[in-house]
Amino acid sequence: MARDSQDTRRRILEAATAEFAERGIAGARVDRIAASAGCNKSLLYTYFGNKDRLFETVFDSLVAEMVTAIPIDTTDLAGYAGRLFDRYCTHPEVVRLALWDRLERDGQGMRVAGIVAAETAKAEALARAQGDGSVSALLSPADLLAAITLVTSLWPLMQPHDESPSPARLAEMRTAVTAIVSRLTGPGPAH
Amino acid sequence: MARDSQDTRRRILEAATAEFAERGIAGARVDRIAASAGCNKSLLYTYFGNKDRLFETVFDSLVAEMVTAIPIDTTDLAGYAGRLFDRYCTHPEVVRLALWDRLERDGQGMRVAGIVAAETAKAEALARAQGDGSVSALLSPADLLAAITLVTSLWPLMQPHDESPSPARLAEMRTAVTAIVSRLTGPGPAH
DNA sequence: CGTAAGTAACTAACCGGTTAGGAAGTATAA
DNA sequence: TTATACTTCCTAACCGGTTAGTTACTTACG
Repeated sequence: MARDSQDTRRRILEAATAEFAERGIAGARVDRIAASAGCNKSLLYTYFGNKDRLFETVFDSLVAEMVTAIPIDTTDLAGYAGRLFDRYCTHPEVVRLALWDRLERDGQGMRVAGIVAAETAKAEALARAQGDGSVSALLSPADLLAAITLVTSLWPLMQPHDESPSPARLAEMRTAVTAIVSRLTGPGPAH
Repeated sequence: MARDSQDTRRRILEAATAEFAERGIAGARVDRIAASAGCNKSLLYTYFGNKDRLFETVFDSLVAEMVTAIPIDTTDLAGYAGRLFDRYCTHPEVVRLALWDRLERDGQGMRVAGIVAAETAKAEALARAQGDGSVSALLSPADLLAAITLVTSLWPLMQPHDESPSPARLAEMRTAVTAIVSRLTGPGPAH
């Protein structure tokens, strides 16, 4: 077996991501992560300090990437929502990690400077779009962003059977999500 | 100390609710529940079997009550959403328990017959309201119900600082939630 | 007394974290 | 080239505290 500390770190992070996403911090087992990464448990401590710091590392790298992966498009927010939904569907670990973070660490992970800055920038873009009238001002920019995030990331959570929906069902869900965002951002009702 | 097994059961359930809501199943400590209930740990086993069955009992009684507490009013869905929001705000343990259930038990607790039946009934009421045109058919009945539940229960989760929002902030959030539901259920955009 | 309610003490397994040291590679110097 | 010293990467074994669950026993009440 080749000795490569960088690769070992990567394997540990990969194993930790899966374990934490499935079981959370309290439910995760350090021995299981080490076994799954194919290395000794103590390496996990030399490289990442302890269980909590390992979770932090996993969380920061994954969620930071997610939050910047898809640029906001204020000229087509329904399309933006659809792309967000797609990404959350193909990366369900990220959603689960964010939920664990909220429940077990009071959302500490979401209060990192990078994430806050990215969200602020998106809210400002929404504010500009509302200013020129291309997006409904029904909600404040922050609330509209919250609504889009809520619906796109947690919609699958509301469905009765969570596990591996069929492509057809997935398309249905996507349609519902984009319809919701379209209605929230489009012009108001006729009267 | 008076000997009252019914009251002891109640105290255990109360303590278990708080402990499970805060820490989840894996994070909850049986000793802490017993101490908080002011009784011996073994009583918890004689009355409820084991840790998991205790969670089930807590979950079933709490969520079943929540799901039937507020009758749906298809003539004023925004008002209905507001009342749901109020109740979720005054009973945050229920929301947290439902999230723990989703993450740690794959949503097993939500698949109880009573809950499923109540949700089906609500969806049917929505279908009727859509049939007579009083509610927008933008979303399917099930999706509309999911959207209302999602927004009313998890909206506070999307806010930056979770802990004890001021009454003013709470009112703002309530306004946003009812505005969303109103827009989703009201007539479509002007053209 | 007899039974239901309650307790203290215990156990076996688990789990996060540590430690002492070994194996493999690299630089140095004779 | 080769012996030596040193560094990096890694491991097996261990440790102390914790935790779910049990058991033998005591207490209060009808």
